[in-house]
Amino acid sequence: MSEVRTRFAPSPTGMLHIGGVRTALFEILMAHHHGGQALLRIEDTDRERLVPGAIRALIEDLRWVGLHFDEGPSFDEIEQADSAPPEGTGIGGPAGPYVQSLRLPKYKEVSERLIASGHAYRCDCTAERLAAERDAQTANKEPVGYSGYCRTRGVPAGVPHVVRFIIPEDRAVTLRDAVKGDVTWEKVILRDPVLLKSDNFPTYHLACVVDDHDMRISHVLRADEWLSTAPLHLLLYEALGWTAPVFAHLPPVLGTDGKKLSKRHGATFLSNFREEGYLPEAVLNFIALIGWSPGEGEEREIFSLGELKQRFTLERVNNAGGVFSYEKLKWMNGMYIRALAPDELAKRLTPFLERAGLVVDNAKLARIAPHVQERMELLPDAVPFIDFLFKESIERDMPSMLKKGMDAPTAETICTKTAEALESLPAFETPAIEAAIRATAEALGLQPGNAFLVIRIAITGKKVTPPLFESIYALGAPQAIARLRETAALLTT
RNA sequence: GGCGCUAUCGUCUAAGGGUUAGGACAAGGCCCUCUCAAGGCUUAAAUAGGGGUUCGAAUCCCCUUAGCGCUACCA
Repeated sequence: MSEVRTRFAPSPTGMLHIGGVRTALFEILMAHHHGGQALLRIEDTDRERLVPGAIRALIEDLRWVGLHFDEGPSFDEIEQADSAPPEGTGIGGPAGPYVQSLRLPKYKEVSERLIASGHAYRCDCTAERLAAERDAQTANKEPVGYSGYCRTRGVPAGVPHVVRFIIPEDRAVTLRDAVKGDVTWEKVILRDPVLLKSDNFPTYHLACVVDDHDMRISHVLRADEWLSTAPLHLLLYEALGWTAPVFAHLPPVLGTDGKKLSKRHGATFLSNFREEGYLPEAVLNFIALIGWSPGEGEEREIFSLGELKQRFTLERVNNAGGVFSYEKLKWMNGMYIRALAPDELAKRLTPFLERAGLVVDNAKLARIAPHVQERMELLPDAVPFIDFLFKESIERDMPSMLKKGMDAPTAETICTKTAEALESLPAFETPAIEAAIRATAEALGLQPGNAFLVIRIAITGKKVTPPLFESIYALGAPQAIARLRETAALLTT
């Protein structure tokens, strides 16, 4: 295979969708597996739906999730194309500009060429006329589409017009798709689609063909929904005398109801996942496994980006759509959280703790991090487990403390004796704390578990916490002892 | 309606003519255990239906059914 070049070509009409993330991932996996380049190209040809700031958000999202393109819009290009100011650096590259609104002359030139060669024509039909045609066709139960009225009218360049492509009659077109196999259309039913709009911007069809050719794209990986328009693209390559790239239409990412993933299924934008405390590594790993699998008896599911690049091939891309399972993503996120070095986890936890209104003490966080690690699926899961460390005063779940045969006087004694035991500790460290507490429980003739529950609630306020002795160690002697004495006082009143 | 795509446990998927149809998530059970987890072991769970081809079909072909996509001067 000669040089492999792929492109991710989102339109800046909003936030980056999780399905888009998978396409972007596959573009990179494909290119890098073969030692080629993956480019980022902005398809901002729809002026109506353009969202200011979307290009910048897109690039930030891609960066956060760890997807880095080899070529893409430069800082200057972004500045020209997006009214919101760009931040950070652009990407750049030799095949730019990588923003379609900056490439208008190219599309114009190609459409003129197509008119000259008899493959396209100018059309000045009004929206009303087109609507009337469509209505008539629907009424007669005919397939809808432009009639070709202007094909032979010779509309001059001077009047407002669009440029339409002439779909040859009775032409069978076969696409050799890298994932779908051979797909044949006996008759292309698209009828003279618009190539160049009246505002001089190209439609997707013209722009992507021109740019993919211009940027020497070897493999076009794109969503399934483009399959129906693929014959048009093939015909365009043919009319232009260009060699078409290899096409690979990717299966859709679905919601639990089998419909395209949307807001009502849960998080869909990449930024949602970020806010909800998913790790970018986990998101990438998980989304890679929808529509692709390593196969060949491989039963691992956890792969780094590098490992994915090593293994990815188009042959292993599935053709059926896959449901996006938040449950499994959460599990995988938990796996990634557990694999984090504790100080790295502490770092990633900090913004979520602060967002919960806590003032983070880094020393305490470092001490507890290894012990919450295996109790979490999402980053914010840590908050209720460890917020007791960062609060001046805590609310205690007294009803849970005094259940199952535990009475207030006994609980009070446990708290007092434990406080005393902790006070007399020469070194306030986990093993010593454990020994002291176990000894206290034994001296009182209590089941350790029962005593632990009292102490747990006395110190953390809750019945579900990280391991008790580690929690006490993380809190520190003065606060731990104070909380025990507070609880004892509470129990005597 | 037309054109096209798709079809293995509830979900993601493996098995590219011969397997007790494998793994993972979720669910159930057991073990471990200071709570909650994590971890280990384990149970249940699938080839949409019907025809072919073949000694033999989840796998190849056809039909049916169901789902999805497209059918714009949106991408």
